[in-house]
Amino acid sequence: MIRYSKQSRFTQAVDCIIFGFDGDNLKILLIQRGFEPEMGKWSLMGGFVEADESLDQASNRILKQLTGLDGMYLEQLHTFGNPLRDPVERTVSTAYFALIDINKYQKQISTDYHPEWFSLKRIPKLIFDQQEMVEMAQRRIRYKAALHPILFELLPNRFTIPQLQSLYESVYNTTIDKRNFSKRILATGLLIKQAEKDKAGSRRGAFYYQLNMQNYYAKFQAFLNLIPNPTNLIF
Amino acid sequence: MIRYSKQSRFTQAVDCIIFGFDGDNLKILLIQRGFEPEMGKWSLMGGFVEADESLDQASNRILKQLTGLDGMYLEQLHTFGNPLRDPVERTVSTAYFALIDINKYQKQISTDYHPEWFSLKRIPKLIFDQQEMVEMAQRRIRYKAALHPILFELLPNRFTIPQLQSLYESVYNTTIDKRNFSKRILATGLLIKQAEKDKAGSRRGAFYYQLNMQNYYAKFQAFLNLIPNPTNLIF
DNA sequence: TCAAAAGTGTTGAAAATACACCCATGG
DNA sequence: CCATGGGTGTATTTTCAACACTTTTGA
Repeated sequence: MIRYSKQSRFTQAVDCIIFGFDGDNLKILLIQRGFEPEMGKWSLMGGFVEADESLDQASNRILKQLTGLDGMYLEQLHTFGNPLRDPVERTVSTAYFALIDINKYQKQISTDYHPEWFSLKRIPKLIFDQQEMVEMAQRRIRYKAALHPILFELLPNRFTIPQLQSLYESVYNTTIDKRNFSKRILATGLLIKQAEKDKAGSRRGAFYYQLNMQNYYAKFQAFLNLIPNPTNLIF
Repeated sequence: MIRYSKQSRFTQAVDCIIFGFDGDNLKILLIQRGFEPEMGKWSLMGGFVEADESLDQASNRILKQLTGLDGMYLEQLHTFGNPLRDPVERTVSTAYFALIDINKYQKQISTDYHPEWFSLKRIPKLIFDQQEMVEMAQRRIRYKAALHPILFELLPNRFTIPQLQSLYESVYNTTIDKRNFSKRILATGLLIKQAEKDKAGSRRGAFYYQLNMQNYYAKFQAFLNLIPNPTNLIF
């Protein structure tokens, strides 16, 4: 036997929702689609899965193409298989979401795609079912970040607690008491205080912290209560 | 434009991990595969996605075929796309997990597949990458059930608190103090006490409960602490 | 009458929340 | 010297965990 007989075959795509944080807003990176259909419209970064690569490999390849970056946080989100989702021909698409340090991203890597960062509050109309993908990704990041320390992936190696708090407040569109936030985050044992301060945000300066990678890996899968009142949150 | 040119096309499958609870053990339903390759080997219930159906529709169709049941809890788990996972030809498979009331399942519906329930402690060798699918499904059910009331899907409409506790103990392979368990579960407001008792398990009998469907839908997505010490669990 | 499972309450510890003042510094 | 953001402590409330005895009833 060489192939399954009489089975339908579909093109297989991956689409990536790339998150970044600019200090004020959680954003995603969109491109202007370079081929028909819907050429010129805003779109997620995506592409077809090739014959010899896995879905994870395909999404990494596509992310490298757009951002020039390797090894970022990347997680499979969901597979979208509505028969009519792509008007050209039936295509199953597996959505991934990625978290990157927005400062590492170099726009010039991929000027041909005309990529732009969009705040999640103002996402333009997207092609196909990509709006649903973005909404699901946003729900997932909020869900996961309440329990696991994934948001550090959006910050540089060294960051300050006020920066981190601003990120959490942005993701959950809320405000958090800074005394309690600081206690909660430090209680995880994930942070190592540095000697230096970031003097950019204030005259006094805020101490830099770095991740304690050992604790990070050890505790990543456990439930950490990283935001206040998680039981009241509806995801 | 009619089709994308030069893109590879793959067969698309779905595989279902069907969970049931027999009062003592969490089990999954396996079949003896009816076609080559690996004919006669134990396998998940799966099949190819047809040209005009979505992935969700395909998994529902396949579950109906095997169990005779409709409308059970069904959730997309993960999509497996290693190029070599199926030796016949490249096939992308989206795994789903389903939770059913094992008593509603009628074996005679599908004698042609020779289905059998296997305790998760003793899963036979499975074809392709299905062992990985089962392990991921088990992690997922443990993860999700710690926060959301999904395990009720494994019980009949009316159930007793000792039955429910036994289910949680089985899923987490642990023992729970019955006073604390009872308090915790009743505090969710999800249960309505019935007048009748189940006399099967003891002379005294245990009161039946039913789900309060309004609270169930309202609170399903919130974080409920359904098991003790969730912060210590590693998923 | 007794074995076997059901059912229930309290107490101490730990965690979470609410809340306000001092510090450091560049301009 | 003062405006701005950084940093910290305590009291209260709530939640969680540990723990043991009584009830029911069929055999």
